[in-house]
Amino acid sequence: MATVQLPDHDASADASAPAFSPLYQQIKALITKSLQGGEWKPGEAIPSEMELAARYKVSQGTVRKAIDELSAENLLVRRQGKGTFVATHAEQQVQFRFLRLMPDDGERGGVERRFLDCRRLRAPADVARALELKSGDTAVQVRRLLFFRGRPVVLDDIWLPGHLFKGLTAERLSEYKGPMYGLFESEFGVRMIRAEEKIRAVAADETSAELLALTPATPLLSVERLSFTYGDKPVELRRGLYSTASHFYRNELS
Amino acid sequence: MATVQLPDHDASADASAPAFSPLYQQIKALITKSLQGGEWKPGEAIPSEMELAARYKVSQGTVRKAIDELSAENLLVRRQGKGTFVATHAEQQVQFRFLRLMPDDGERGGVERRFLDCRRLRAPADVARALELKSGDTAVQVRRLLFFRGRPVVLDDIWLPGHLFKGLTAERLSEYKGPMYGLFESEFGVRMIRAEEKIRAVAADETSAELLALTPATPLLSVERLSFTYGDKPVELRRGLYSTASHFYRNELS
DNA sequence: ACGCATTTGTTCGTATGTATT
DNA sequence: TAATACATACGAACAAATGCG
Repeated sequence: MATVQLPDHDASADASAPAFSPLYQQIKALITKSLQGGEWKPGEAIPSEMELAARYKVSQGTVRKAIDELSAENLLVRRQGKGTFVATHAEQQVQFRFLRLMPDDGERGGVERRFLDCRRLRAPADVARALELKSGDTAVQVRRLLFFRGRPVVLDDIWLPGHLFKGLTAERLSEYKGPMYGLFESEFGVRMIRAEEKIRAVAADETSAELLALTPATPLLSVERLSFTYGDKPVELRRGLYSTASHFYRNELS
Repeated sequence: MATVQLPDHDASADASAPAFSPLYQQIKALITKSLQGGEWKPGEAIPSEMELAARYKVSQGTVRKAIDELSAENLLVRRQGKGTFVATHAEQQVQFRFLRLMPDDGERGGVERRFLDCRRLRAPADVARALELKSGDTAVQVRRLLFFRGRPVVLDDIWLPGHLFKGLTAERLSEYKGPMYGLFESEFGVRMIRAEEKIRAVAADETSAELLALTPATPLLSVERLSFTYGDKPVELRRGLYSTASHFYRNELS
């Protein structure tokens, strides 16, 4: 049963405090908690609406509204006739869900990766701040290249909290087929559900120019991504350099 | 009443044809048509859910679901206790709804504009293609600068279909207080509801460098925006150059 | 090939709560 | 306080998609 099920009114209610939340929001929170706790794993089906309604002692429509919102937030995926499933990064359909770079001509074909580096070290101050680590905490740094049609296009510098990614090595990264966030999900139980990006234009330095096979000072997109898991906890800082000679960053406004 | 209300099945139904749509989708289409036709103007309230239910001879819940989607798409705005309103660009709250550039420190303060140019001419081939104009059709070209805290940060080159914007002049642009899309709405009846952006990194040329008060070859964000009105009709092509020395393009992924 | 059970999707109706005027 | 409008919640019925026997 939902915890504080609408106790008529609260006579001591004061202004500007939420103090109450609709039933379906409470159900939504309970479902989110189960997701966070790993009761249902990515790719799996959650119980049917009827079962959840019975479990929480609410109507099916209330469960439905909770799931509607979770599915709008891409935490769940509904499939008519089959059930409702926990969203996953390890699926063909939505592969590279977070990668917005597109080739000038047509669709994005196969993407190859090359991992340059993967090591554990004390998090630099700015990384520690972004990931909400204590100074001195260890972080994992991964550097990699992405190739579109054989050409290097993206150079990523990725920072992860060390305590969440024990045992992450370049080998495991290389072996794993599919998106990196799929590996994080299945091997480390860390699920990226949202991210914020800050995009700038910068000039390529010597190193990145060589890796991306272009001349120094070429303008590049600098994409700094902060990724969050449940509860808006930051769990990845990713600094990418994108070559936009024959690709562009695609965005939808509405 | 909605037109083709679920004619059981179509015996001749073939694969991959829609051939049917839920009632609430039909209602949504009817409401969209009224919006497009100008029956309710930006900022105005549309009829209440009950009234619409009566008009279309469906239940309130069905109208509600249609409005839910339209409001999720930012075509309508619901306000509890007051009604449902047609979204507008001419409001303080959502001003610069489409501008994603943010200063490195804190919030975006007041933005000043300076219009450099506004003229009518035959649309260049690439512009005509993007705006779906016939070759030879006239277009309006607007060039302007945006200033953040007194400093020039954005240089926009804007192209509009000539036949929709008769009488648009630099004076009218300058006189109008508020976002340009607000002017388009109220003076020309053209409502931007969606846009696609292609973002690249480029080097500043002589002209843009001077206008943005920086040195040539400085990396800049190139933001090409194609804006759409109802029915996914393109009605604006905007090419922006953003200085990202102390600002960044902010994006949310989910 | 057919039917059946399961699950989500759609639609209706009704009642009550909350916000605004 | 009352009227109005959107928001929440319940219940019920049927449709459509899927998978199994």
